Amino acid sequence: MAKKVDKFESDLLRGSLDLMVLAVLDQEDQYGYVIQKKIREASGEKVSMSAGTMYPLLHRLEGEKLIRSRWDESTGRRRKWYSLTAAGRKRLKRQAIQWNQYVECMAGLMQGYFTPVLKPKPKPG
Amino acid sequence: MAKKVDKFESDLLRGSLDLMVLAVLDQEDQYGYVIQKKIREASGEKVSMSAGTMYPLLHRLEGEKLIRSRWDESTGRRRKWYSLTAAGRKRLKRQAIQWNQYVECMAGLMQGYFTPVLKPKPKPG
DNA sequence: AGGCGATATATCGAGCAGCAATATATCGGT
DNA sequence: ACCGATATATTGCTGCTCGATATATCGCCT
Repeated sequence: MAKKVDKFESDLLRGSLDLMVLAVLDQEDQYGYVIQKKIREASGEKVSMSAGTMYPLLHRLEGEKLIRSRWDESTGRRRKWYSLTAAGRKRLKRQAIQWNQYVECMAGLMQGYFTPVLKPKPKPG
Repeated sequence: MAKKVDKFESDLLRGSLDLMVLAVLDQEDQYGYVIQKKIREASGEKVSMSAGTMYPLLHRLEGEKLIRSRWDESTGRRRKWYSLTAAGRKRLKRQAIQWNQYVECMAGLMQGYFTPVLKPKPKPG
């Protein structure tokens, strides 16, 4: 039988899906199906958002003017290509920084309460 | 005016609040109000869950038999003390590992798409 | 030709967790 | 007496993720 890789729980994704999508689009313009696939594959199948998550997410980001879309009907396949706006790039940067801060914060909390994880913290002050 | 520290967004917390609470209780038995306070203070005010989050969360964890409670009415203050169960300790461990894996996974995704962050990855293969 | 799985987008309802607000009650300081 | 901190609980709201469903095209296999 195939090796079962368990996905990360949806609650873990809540804070970071936007970030991933913006990051993919920072690399190059893409359309939804590929964005979803890229994230899934690059994560070793462990981050897989459903279509019912992906498309509303893209609509939301577009509503926030963080991304911009245009249809490509030149082939048989209807594809909606997305690209980052200036605001989107800015948000990506902000969000990435915030993510790193959160990870650091968690590491601090967890090291105090649970395990000596990751980096041994340099003495503050 | 006081220095404004912006809190992390609720969506970031979704995947990790359980973990924090379990970690606090792994250190020592505590009651809700203090758990909340400890997390808030240890994070430099950046992780602050509302009471409307904290108490239902504790009820949920208790429902899952991950923690156990007993009332202390010996003082004027009604306090509900919580302690980790064996299942809770096990869950804490599993959850902490999963969190670390998720962080690593995100680092991998973000480094490919956005920024050379954290550790320079050794060549795969 | 027909069927099927992958590609491609969209929407709906369900479920659930975090939030602010509200309620209740005790305690200590002014 | 009042007020802010301590202490727990519940309620209604919001918003995100999910699975299911719908639609349509394409390439491959039979």
